[in-house]
Amino acid sequence: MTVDTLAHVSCADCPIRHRAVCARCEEDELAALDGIKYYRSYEAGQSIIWSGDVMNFVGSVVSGIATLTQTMEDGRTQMVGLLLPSDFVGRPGRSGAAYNVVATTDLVMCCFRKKPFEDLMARTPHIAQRLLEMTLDELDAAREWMLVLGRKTAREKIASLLTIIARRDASLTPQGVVNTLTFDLPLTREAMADYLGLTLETVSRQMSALKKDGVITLEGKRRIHVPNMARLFEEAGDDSDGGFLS
Amino acid sequence: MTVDTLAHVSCADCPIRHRAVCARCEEDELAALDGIKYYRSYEAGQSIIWSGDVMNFVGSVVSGIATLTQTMEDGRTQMVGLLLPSDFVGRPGRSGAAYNVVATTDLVMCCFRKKPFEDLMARTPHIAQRLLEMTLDELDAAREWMLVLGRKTAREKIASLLTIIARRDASLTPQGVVNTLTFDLPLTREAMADYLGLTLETVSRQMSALKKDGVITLEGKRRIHVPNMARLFEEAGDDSDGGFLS
DNA sequence: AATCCCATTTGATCCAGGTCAATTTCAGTC
DNA sequence: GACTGAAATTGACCTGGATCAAATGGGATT
Repeated sequence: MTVDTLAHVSCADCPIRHRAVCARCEEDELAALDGIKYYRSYEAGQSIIWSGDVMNFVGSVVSGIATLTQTMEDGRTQMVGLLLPSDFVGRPGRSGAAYNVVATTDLVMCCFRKKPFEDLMARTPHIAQRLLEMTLDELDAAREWMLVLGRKTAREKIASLLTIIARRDASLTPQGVVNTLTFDLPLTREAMADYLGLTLETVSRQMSALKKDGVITLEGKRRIHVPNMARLFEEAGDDSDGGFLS
Repeated sequence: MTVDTLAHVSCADCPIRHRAVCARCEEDELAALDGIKYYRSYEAGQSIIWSGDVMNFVGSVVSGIATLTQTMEDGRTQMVGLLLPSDFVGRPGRSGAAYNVVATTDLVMCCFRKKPFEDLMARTPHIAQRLLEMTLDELDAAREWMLVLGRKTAREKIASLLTIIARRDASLTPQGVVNTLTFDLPLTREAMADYLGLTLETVSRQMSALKKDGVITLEGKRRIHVPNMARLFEEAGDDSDGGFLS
């Protein structure tokens, strides 16, 4: 494969269909670029980018999870994004980061220094277009989340978060159309609270309430079973399942 | 000027410095494109794009204001963005819109049909890069707003909104560094509420409170005077003024 | 198996902002 | 200058989620 195909739009034979770029294929295609790309490893809890840092690289997550958070001086924090394998961070041509990026698990990123990456983009317009697509997807997701933060009740917020994780998880291990699903919740109650603009106590209470009402069942603390996805979407107040069901 | 320079990054002699692309210069540069671009006019209150619509065009606002809103079936709405002159809407290569776009004033847009625009992007990579820059700016703004929606108090939310409008207004009519400012608020209380995830009553109460505390004064309903911008930034809970002061 | 350390759950109380309802203000319009 | 209707203000009350505090659970270490 050549550099020109880095930015292919779909990746039919890859199980990671929901991501904008399939990390595995990307790996293959970027093999042509040895010497330009390099790898960085982070431990769980380690800060990757601190708000205001100069961003002299662009990176794609290979494995692990990182969170994007905004913080106020008094400690209030809001998670504004989740970075999963194949997601990009960094901004070619911009010097100050607007938020913190922290690894929540051990994490490996595939990086490019700013200048080589810019050259690469100039040479292969497909890459810039692919990045534009991905960024527009993220913008849509951010705007959808604004509705969650601004207008939904605590219970709806929890249900919304669960549908997002479930959807993502289901597309990672596709098994046709299912109305029942079991998945891991890779977040602490506190992280969920930071994502949803709630306190961890409220998150815990609402999780208990959803359990009591039979919307979910818990196996251990982190493993969630949803007997009826349609019910969960309903609880989330979504007007559609985003094509998940049927 | 040539098409190649459409995507110039800065526009030193243009008063509209805060926008990603200067509408005026863009107009000039796009003059070379007559026959590809065309104009659309909308009346105040008219819907430009309805959630789910096929987006077969890309458009830049020439004059007027439009809002992007998300809606739930029960009527709860959240404004997720504001379109001002020079802002882009539409998504080359994507068919379903994620939200509603409604003109709040009479509005004129400069549009491109999807296909010619894609061709244009392919021919002139600068345009794709410029759009990427703009989209990343919007993503940053959306993420900043998520902190406002998720973690700020009603008073801080109002102050944050005023800060944004004031900043935008100040850059439209630059007058050096000022610590005092008067500007129009182009939104009803209800629109402010939809933006901030509050009710219009709470907006009204907090406006009154800010007035009583001397943070702002009102001339009529819509004209706002801020005697001390530093104080307003403080009320917004922002850790910085974003380079507005000093 | 006992200990320690967190994450989580649960309870009790409080309060910011929502809800419902009644005025007031003001830009048009005749 | 009086009339009208939409926008805005203000008041009274209620409630969802925050806050403060205590108890429980479960995984790692020894």
